[in-house]
Amino acid sequence: MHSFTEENYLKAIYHLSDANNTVVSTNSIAEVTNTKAASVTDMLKKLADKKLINYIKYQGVTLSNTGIQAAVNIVRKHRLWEVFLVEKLGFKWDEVHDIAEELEHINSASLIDRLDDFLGNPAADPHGDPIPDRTGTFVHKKLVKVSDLKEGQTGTISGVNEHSSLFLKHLEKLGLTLGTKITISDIIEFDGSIMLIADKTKERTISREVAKNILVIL
Amino acid sequence: MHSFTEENYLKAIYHLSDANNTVVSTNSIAEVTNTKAASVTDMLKKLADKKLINYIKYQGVTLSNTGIQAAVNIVRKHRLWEVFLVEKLGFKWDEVHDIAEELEHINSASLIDRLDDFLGNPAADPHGDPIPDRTGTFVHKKLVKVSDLKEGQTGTISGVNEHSSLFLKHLEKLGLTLGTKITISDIIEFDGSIMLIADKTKERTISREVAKNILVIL
DNA sequence: TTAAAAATTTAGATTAATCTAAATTTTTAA
DNA sequence: TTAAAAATTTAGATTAATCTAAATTTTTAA
Repeated sequence: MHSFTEENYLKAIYHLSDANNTVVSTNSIAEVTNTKAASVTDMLKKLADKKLINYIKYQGVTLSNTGIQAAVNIVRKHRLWEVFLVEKLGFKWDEVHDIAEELEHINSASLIDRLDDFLGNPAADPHGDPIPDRTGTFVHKKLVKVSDLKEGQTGTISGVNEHSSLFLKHLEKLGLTLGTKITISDIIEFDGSIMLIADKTKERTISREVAKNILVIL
Repeated sequence: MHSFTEENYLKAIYHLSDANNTVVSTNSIAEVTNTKAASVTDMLKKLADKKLINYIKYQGVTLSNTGIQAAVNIVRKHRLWEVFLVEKLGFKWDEVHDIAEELEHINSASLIDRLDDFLGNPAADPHGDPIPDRTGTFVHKKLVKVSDLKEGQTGTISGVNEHSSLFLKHLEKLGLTLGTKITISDIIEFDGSIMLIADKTKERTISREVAKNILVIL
């Protein structure tokens, strides 16, 4: 098995490559792992030796097939634990990230498979992010940013692009949580703010910045 | 917070001192932590600096009040997770130790308090060991070894002194699980083996060694 | 096309946890 | 009471992960 630290690097590379396995830079990894570039270089050598990444000096890094597998498994664990925390223990969707960050490193395949069943094999975590199954297969729903909708268009909130507690609490306050049906009533020309009707009754105005981070299914 | 390693030493010292805070030797700690005595000495110095233990060179070690608190909290977490694994995820009582060994280091007070409530504030783990409440208070039931019972005496199995999978599976096979009511029908003079009736109907014979590790409430 | 800036790597150190072998202290048993 | 055995500690090394400062490579922008 891999160390906690190795797992965190794999996860960082996975997320930075945007699930597309695009090339990731040393500096970007340093930023999300809260380390310095020099430390990242050391670790990249180690991960390359273990064949978890494809690494060419000065040219950035991609995950190998084994690396992707490992990363997806960590993501699976993280998201299942988030579902557990919200559905079973009653945490709010903005409170679970840090705890799941620890739980995702617990090492037991049977634990995770049983947890998956216990939770009813959920398709998505509390933020709408898809949960891969035990083989690592994702079902990606086609999601659109609210900022890309036109006046009159309708959608159901199904995900977010920003996971900070601050942002999630804001959405909560506005009643714009997962499953909410919205219709765009107006797009303000001045600054791109968007007026919408949530659940057919609630009028809300959100900034373009907020709109960019809310995802709907059409 | 303390590192995983520090937590494991505190837990080891706690268990070795038999919950009585008796003096614990360097070698005994080395044995249960799978390290060498020299490594233990190094760590003891560190824990003493942090005021988690009372340590006199060559004289062994006891936990300080802070150390006891920390150790009891780890025990609480371990046992609550074991209940979760058995009650909610359907693991057998002999399968949960290693996973709980990892989960006990997850660091979130609100997680554990919520888990406690979710599980219905259980008084004991799947092996009958008492679970301290959030203040660290234990309710110790008065338990007696089956090997200390006399012919004709009756009791309810409420704990075990041995947690190995091998032993627990053996008890399972014999039907001698927690909650089973037993009556001693005969004590064999030759080797101290004990014959008993479980749940009023099942005749069983167990070795003295097995009997020593089964605990009953009278 | 090339000099300056930015990104990355290397060199050499540090910290936590561990080890072996040698030294020291305590315990045991004659 | 004391020599041998057992337990413990010290000294000096090692591994994983990190760091700063210097060196190298790549990218950018005139």
